Amino acid sequence: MSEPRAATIKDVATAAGVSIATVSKFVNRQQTFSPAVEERIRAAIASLGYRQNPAARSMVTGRTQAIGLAVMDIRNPHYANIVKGANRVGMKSGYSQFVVDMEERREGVHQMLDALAMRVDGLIVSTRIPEQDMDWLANMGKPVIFVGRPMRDVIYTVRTDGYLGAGLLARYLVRQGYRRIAYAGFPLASWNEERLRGLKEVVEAEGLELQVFEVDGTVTESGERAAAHVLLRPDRPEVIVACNDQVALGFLIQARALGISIPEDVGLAGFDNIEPSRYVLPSLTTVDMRSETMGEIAMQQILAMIAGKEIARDYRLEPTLMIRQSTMRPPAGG
Amino acid sequence: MSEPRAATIKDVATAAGVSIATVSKFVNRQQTFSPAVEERIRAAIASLGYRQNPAARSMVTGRTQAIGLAVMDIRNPHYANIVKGANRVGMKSGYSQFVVDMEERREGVHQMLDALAMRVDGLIVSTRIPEQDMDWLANMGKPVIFVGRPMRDVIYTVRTDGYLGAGLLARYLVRQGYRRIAYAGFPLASWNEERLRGLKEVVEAEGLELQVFEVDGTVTESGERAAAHVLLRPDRPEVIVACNDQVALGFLIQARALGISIPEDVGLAGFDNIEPSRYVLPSLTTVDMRSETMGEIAMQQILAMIAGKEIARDYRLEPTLMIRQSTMRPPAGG
DNA sequence: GTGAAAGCGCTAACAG
DNA sequence: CTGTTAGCGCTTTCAC
Repeated sequence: MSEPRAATIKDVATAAGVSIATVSKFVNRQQTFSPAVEERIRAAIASLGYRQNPAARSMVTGRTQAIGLAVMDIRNPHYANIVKGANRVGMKSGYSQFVVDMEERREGVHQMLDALAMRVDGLIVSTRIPEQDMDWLANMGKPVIFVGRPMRDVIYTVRTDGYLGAGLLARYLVRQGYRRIAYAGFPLASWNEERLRGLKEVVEAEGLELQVFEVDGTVTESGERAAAHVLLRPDRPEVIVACNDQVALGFLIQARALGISIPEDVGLAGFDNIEPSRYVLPSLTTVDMRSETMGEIAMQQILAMIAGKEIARDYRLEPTLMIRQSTMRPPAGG
Repeated sequence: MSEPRAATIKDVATAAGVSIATVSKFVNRQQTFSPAVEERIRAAIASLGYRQNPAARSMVTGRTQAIGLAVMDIRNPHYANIVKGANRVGMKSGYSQFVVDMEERREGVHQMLDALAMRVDGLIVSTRIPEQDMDWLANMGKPVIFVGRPMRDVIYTVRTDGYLGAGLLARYLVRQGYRRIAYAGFPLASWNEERLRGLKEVVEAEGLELQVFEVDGTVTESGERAAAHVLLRPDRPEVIVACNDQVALGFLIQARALGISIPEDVGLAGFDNIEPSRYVLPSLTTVDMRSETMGEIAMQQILAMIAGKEIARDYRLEPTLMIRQSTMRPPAGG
């Protein structure tokens, strides 16, 4: 029923009548063997159901064959996609993946990553990190890659350019004839500033002014809570750019509740291109931030670093504008 | 810049002028110490930045302080919620979490879990498992819990009762006056049978017949692909129950494209209660399968098993019916 | 309350 | 091609 004890390399060696060193080399495919030996080892392993003990292995090699992946909120499809992408490429190379959902936690992050760090060969971080922990992270002696987060120097990053994305979106909105453009941002997010800046530059270059509002988080409920304040004011914007799709979706939900039509009464757009954006009504114009690809690249890069290769400090992906119904401005009656 | 070498317990012992055994006991809070020693150890640890090496620790204890969590598709909010719940309770107890996204993979599952098994103290599995791997899983000597999957005996499970949920939903639909009721199922899913059975029993008890269709997967696209076949037939059902919300959403999307109104022309319902179901138009009637709670409970149970406690073989949660617009039948004109 | 010593299972020289 | 051996960093008796 329950096995007495898992077979060790020693058991295999004994059963095969060879030394443990030979078994080790066999298991790690480090050389060739005489057919006889090879066969005996193979048989012994099979009959004993032997598996390498990763802990023992990593004790001597110093490598764990695991990567740590910290995200803000696995429930946000944006992060789920990052995990998915990373998982796919990691798995191909035989790496397992620790995932940690930080749940918007602001404290204890250091401690958490600290604990993780000892268990992995590298870290992919897509979380808010207190400024003071940055140096520590950068110098902890293991590869670290930030994803989706703009940072100069200090650290390696993989990201889709939010400044560029915001520019694409803003230029499109202006072309659509929108004049009163607003941004609903979440200042605590590290990517907030560049999205804001990208919008602002384009909008102001047109001689327009960007109205800026704040939301209290990055989930749909954050958008729902902020919506009334933005939608019911006398100088209501003609189009609202939310800092991400979830927030935009929150605005959408609340607009319906308030009897405000999108895009007839007000336009709406977001960032990320999560799946629901495609099928909500009206479908949501957004900037595809290539979440899954970021995850894939981040993992590739971290594996490259582990392999001792030199990689780009700042791997940048190009965002794509997804034009949908929520910004289909009705022909202006003026 | 980069530290020469991570501090070991030996370094701490030397620095504090005590033995490594003492440091070990201190770190693991296994007894009390003379104030002097305690202080010296504390100082040494702090100044050296010492952290326990988990690999070394687990070599001797045989425990890894990690749990493996295998899901079908992390992009499906249902699974993301399970991960989230599990992660939350695991973290509180100091357990890290390996997450594996199986991506609907049908082969290599054994191998994958095999590799995982050596790295964890327990496994939470929410994936399709080939029948022949069941015994192996059940007897691999480590706690295993299946989530969301009906199974008698053999193995521990945490699940929300799909049979019950289907019953709730079916009774409600009948009460709504629906007569031609259909189920769009995915036969490969382990939970498919009980959802189907739950519907069928109620429907047939009413003297009605359940139409059954098949979809080719559990994502929105699966629903989209299957929709036309179901929606355009002469004997179109009055209401369609999809095997999960994603598939239902696919039907919804495709119905729009075909110019078929929900709920006016045909009703629609799903299972899971993922977030988008609440805000699509029309909002989707569904059975809340309590994904996040399942994740929490599964982790609690696995930790209990690891602690040597006896737990329920089959932990069952009650589903809740979420009545929304997609089944708001217009007053029948007949 | 503290320390010495025996491994945990494995890899990596190094010898043969 | 195969084997011997010295640890990797830590916990755990068992003495003192």
